[in-house]
Amino acid sequence: MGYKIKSRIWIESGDNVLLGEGRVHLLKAIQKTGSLSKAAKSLNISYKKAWQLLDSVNKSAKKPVTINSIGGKGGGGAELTEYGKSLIKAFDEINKNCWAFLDEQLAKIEML
Amino acid sequence: MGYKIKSRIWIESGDNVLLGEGRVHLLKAIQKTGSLSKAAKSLNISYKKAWQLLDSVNKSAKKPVTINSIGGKGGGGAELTEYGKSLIKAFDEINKNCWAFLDEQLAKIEML
DNA sequence: AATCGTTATATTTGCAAAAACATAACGCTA
DNA sequence: TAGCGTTATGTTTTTGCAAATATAACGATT
Repeated sequence: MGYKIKSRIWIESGDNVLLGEGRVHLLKAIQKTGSLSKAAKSLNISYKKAWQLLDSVNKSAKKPVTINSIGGKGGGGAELTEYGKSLIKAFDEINKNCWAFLDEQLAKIEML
Repeated sequence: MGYKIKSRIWIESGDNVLLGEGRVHLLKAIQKTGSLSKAAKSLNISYKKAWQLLDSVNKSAKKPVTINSIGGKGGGGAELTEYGKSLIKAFDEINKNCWAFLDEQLAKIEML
């Protein structure tokens, strides 16, 4: 029964968090559902929390990550920009690579 | 003004945490001071919290990480075993390597 | 102009984690 | 054997964060 190594990564801009695992989950749910409120429900978090997360993402990103609309057909909605889609893809890649890298490094501890 | 990538790593054994940044800080403080209570003071955490952290470390490690003694000259104390010293050295190395690896990976996001 | 399902935001409530406090046990020393 | 500075725990209090609740604003549709 050996050890396991775990990690959490996130990206900051200034002193705000741009992306982390939670924010990426939220963005994916928005992509699926087309709305922030539906995304929040699907993740079992409150709308308020989801809104705060999304707000901080858009405020700290260099370019818009989502386009949000209030009112109108269906009451409005939210959708990812191309930049947003690229961000979550890149984040997932980095995260996977990090896991692989760390699993390899763990040998340094197992051998002790 | 670009993005920064940050990370936190930890090592688990079963479903307990063996080592993380906080536990490593504590072990280093024990090494410096020779006692758990002095280590707790130097880190500005309560003795109880420090004790719980150290207890979980020793319970989840394959071999003892510290030797603790109660009573006797000076009231007792705690000191790192050779295994404990090796663990914190290996952890620090892995952490540094991880930072370097991630800084390199960050290019994937900066270039978007 | 009334309705609807959103986004956007303020306020209040509840709870779990942390801190604070208290106490027992231990074994040298004097 | 009394005192000291530890380790080792139990109990209570505090507090910061999450959840719940409430409400405003918006704009197409009817």
